[in-house]
Amino acid sequence: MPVSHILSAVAWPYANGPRHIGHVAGFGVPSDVFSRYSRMAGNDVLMVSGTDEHGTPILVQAEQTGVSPQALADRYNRVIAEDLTQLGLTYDLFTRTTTRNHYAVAQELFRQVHANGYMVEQTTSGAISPSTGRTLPDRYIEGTCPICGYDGARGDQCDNCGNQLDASELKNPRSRINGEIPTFVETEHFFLDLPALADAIASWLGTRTAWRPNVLNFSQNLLKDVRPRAMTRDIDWGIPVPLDGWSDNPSKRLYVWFDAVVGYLSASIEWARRQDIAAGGDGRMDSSGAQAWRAWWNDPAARSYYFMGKDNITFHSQIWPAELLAYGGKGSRGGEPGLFGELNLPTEVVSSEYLNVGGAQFSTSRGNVILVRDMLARFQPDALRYFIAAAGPETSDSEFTWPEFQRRTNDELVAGWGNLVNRTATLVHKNFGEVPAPVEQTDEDRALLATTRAAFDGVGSLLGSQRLRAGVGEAMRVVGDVNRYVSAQQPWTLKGEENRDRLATVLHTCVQAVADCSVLLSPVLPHSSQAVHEAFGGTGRLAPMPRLEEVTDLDDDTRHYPVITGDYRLGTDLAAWRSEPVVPGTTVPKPAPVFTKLTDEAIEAEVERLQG
RNA sequence: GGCGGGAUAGCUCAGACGGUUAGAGCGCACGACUCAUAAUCGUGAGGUCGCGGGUUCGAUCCCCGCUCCCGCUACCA
Repeated sequence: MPVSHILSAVAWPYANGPRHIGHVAGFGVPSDVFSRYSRMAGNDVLMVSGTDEHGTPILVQAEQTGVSPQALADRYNRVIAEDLTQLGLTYDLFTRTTTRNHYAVAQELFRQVHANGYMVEQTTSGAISPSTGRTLPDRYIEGTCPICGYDGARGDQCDNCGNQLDASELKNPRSRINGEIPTFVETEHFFLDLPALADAIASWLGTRTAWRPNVLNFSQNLLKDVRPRAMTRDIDWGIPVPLDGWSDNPSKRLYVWFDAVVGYLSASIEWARRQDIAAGGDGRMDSSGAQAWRAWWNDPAARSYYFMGKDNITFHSQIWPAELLAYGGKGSRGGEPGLFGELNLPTEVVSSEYLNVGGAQFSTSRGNVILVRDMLARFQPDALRYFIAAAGPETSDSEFTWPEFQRRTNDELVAGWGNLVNRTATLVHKNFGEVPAPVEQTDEDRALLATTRAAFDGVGSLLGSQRLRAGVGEAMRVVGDVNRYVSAQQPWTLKGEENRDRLATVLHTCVQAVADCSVLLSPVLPHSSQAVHEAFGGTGRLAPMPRLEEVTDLDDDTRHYPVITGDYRLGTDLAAWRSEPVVPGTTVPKPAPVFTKLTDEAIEAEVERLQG
């Protein structure tokens, strides 16, 4: 199989608090299962992400809690990175938007887009906080609704009558942050000239056929009404605008649309620079040894998959492609690519729907929330991964309930898969103490192994096309086949010397089938697949794990932060996506259960916590 | 308001380019087995595929209308 370069671009969680399981259901688990499978299938995967740390919400929250925005972002960056590491998400690099490297990359993009003529300066009227001079986003303004008279209406919408509002229509407008009356002033900003890029976007979208239909339809619809979009804001917490007269203006910063999404590229570059340093290079952005990222961004044969929740489709199917096209001079105004060359557009935008709980969206403010961190403190990471992969919001919203989580875990993971592992290992341990060599295989034996071998193609093509629910279902069907085989062959009845050969053959077949299932499930269940591998005497890594590493900013040695990274090399740290023959003679010790069964008490406690 | 999605067994969800008896898992009933974390295997019961029209030889799947739920509508997946 030819090696392909696959960029796995994962949405950037906002660092204003710990993340809940809906977040990791949307971008984390799906992207990791896809990336793990793609690596096992022999592709060269680069999986990048990080925390998104600029913008008004963090700034406001920092002021309310009396810390600097950077300190607040530092706190939650670490919390989020720890959670994602513990979940086993195999980022090649999980970084953040406050690195000097990211600033430099975003500014390089901005400069070139501006030079190519796609960044147009316009004067707009916006709400400003008189005391700080910052942009006051509509939803931070409240007042009396001009339609229904409700006094708690927000600047973007009235919660009472549901009508969309314009902040300037509100009567008695006031800031929700400090109560002061906002002023509406004229302010200069740069707008990305989307109309000049619309044709280029449309013809690119026209070549996209494999996307989930709702994502493609939605994206094409967006093109019916394209207007220039603001790419700068009046705020001091963000990336300076890299132009004369702007860069030293402390109140003008790049907007999130030209900040967080650029992270996919800047993280790839940071990864390459760190690779260069590890290999003895100086790690400068322009060093010849730090260009490894280009294999994923400049080579048209490379593929890129962007994972996110549905509210982010616009970002990834329109804005980011528009920026890439503008950077490459591919719009109606022409232009030339900058330092980074011609950059690849997304191959696929993989959008998840929402995971709901209690029939409603997660809501931190209403207490309707289950944090990743709390979940991992009390349950196995693979139990959460399994639930998300098997029952997550892949093509429509789906529901998380504690009883269903208990059932999925106890009936499917513990009773279905875990018990198969345990009964097989026990039979082998008691009867041979090691993996027996087969003697004479029957049609039933061969049929079972043909089934597990065939599953690599079936499950693989599903995981490779991001159809996790179907992929997991297919793998679990194979687990069911193996359980049926064990029940039909009844190895526990094969007693005495005259049945010894048959017993050895049956158990060898079982061990092989279990090993195959373990590999098939390892993208979804990496922690337990590794445990299964070791339970049957396997050595080395079947499924690699990410690690949290403390690093120093590449361009500012006073700054330090944690990143997620790891070694996921096929063959040494990672099993290949195929049936690997088990080795007769390998010692099989007395097994211990791989999965923990969830008690009613534990589940009831969670239900109370959620309601409490 | 605009755009979009959903409504299928008690529960969670598949699915059909329109065509004989609509599927899975769980739950439930009964049976088998006992190696295994009271796990496993088999059999069975259970649905007017949201409501009302239309097109068609034939619709749950297409069209129109309606009801209910949900999302997006320029920055909390």
